[in-house]
Amino acid sequence: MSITLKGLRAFAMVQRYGSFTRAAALLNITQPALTVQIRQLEAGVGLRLLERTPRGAEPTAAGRELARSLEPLLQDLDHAIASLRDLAARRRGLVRLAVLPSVAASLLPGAIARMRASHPELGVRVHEAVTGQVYEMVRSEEVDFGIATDLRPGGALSLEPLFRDQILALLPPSHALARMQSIPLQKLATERLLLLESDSSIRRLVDDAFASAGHIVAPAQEAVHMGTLVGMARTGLGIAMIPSSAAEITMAPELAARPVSRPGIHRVVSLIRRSDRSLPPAAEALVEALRNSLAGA
Amino acid sequence: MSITLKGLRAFAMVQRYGSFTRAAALLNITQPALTVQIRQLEAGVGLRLLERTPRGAEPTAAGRELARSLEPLLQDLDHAIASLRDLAARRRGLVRLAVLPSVAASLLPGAIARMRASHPELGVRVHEAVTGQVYEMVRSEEVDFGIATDLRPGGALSLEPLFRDQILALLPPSHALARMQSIPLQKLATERLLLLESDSSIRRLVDDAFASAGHIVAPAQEAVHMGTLVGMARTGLGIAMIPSSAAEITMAPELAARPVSRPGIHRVVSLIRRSDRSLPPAAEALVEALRNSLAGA
DNA sequence: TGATTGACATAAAGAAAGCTTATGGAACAC
DNA sequence: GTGTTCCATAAGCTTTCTTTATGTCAATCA
Repeated sequence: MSITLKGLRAFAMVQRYGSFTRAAALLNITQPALTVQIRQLEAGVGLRLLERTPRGAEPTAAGRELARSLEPLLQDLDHAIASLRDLAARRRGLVRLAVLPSVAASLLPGAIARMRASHPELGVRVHEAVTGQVYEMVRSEEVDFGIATDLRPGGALSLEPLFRDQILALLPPSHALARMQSIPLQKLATERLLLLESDSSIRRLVDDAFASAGHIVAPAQEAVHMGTLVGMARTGLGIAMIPSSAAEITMAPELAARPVSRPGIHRVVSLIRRSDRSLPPAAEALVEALRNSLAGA
Repeated sequence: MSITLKGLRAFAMVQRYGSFTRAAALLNITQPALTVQIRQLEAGVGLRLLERTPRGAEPTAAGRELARSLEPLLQDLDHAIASLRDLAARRRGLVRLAVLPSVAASLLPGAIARMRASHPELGVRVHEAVTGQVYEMVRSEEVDFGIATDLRPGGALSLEPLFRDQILALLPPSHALARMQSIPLQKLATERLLLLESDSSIRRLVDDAFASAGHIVAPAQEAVHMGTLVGMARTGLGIAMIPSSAAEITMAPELAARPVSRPGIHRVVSLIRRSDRSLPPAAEALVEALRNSLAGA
């Protein structure tokens, strides 16, 4: 005879309320069903646990002993289950993700705010990292998912494109090129360029684009932060090239932002996750928020 | 979706061994059955608890969290159940009983020894008491059962006759009456009698027998303990009247023991229990031992 | 005292779950 | 590429559970 959780809960209920009928009502089953449950539990332990009296039931010595150990046990179990359900309902949890600095500064804040609105209890831990690191952190499960450029890498990672980023040239409105709607790559090759340092994926993207067009890039200035580039551009040091997703653009409303053309410089920013892992509910919530942000919903 | 103990145990097993197949084998079910169990558990909490990998399964973050709280919980439960089964198997437990002093000194020791032989772990707590007290202690559940004379009392007590005790006259072999096989009551009325004090049920029994025959008893000596009466008889102070069940008889092999006749003096000694309570297993063991002792088995 | 009430037990039948066998698909190794 | 190892799925059967209907017993009330 097997001991079931249902049987134990039934016993706890009867022992607590001193009545089969009453306990059955509270358990939403009929009294005969409960009688059978208790009988099976008693058969399971090999003992009579409840004495049936003319006006109810009361525990035997063994029943009292069981109740004493059972009650905190059931409580702990219920607590553990409730706690898991909180995770499922996104009332609790932590999203860990690795994103490109540009995304961390632009797309992400809005998405987090959006997630907070519907799931205020969820925590977020953001790691800023360059593309290679993002992949590595996803692979090692240091983060639940990542956002980086599309590298189509080895390993069991799955990619889902989020948006297409294009590189913009940021230059003073007074600059001759500012009159064009978009600036051909070739025109930029001879300008004083303000570029990120070469370990960033954006710099590599720009370098590659120029290289493909037969140019070798010799930046007038390099910097680690895009904000620095914007500052430089504002003081007339040259033309800053930054991705359209970068929030730093808004830091310089007096500068003109023009897409690069012929060829345009693009990168696809994707959501990266291990294909053999499902997303925790909290992460799922943030991904939803990200997608909604991108859809403009 | 309901969460079952079986499902939780199944989860614990898979999480511990990292494999459905292996866990299923250990649980003595087939792998598909286990798959279904886990699926139902996951549906129950609303979360994926195990990631299925090409060569096994490993817990998700939620799964690890559950395992952490679940494992001690299952252990406690198993312990509690094992503990109850110990009670059922009579490997543990305490018998509380109230018995007449004469029974405590004669029948009981053998029965306890007999019980010890088969169930060495059981404890016994014996209360010696006169009949009225025995009934009261059974009624108030101070003891599991009692042994006393049959009073056919009120209340929800059930009686089961154990044996018939007869009153013996203990006298020196040289005494004239010692030549008779049994001694008529009337002959005793004029002898120097050694009787228990008047609050004992045996004394009352003797008094009643004499009274019914039209005699008034004037004992030569009274005593609280039967051993005292035996000692007095041995020194020739008179004829001691004690129940046949009394172990004290064996203390005086040199005295003659003769049943009283015309009429004989009997009492029925019964096992007394609440009819609305079942006996705990330990008590059951002692009752069995008692019955076996009486049956001479 | 006898009817009534309240409480648990039992029985039978229909509903629901659980298990097993058989089969499928994916990843990995050689 | 073939075989192996896992887990998932499907179908059919068995077992268990639950409900409805009824029984029994003891306490209560008239």
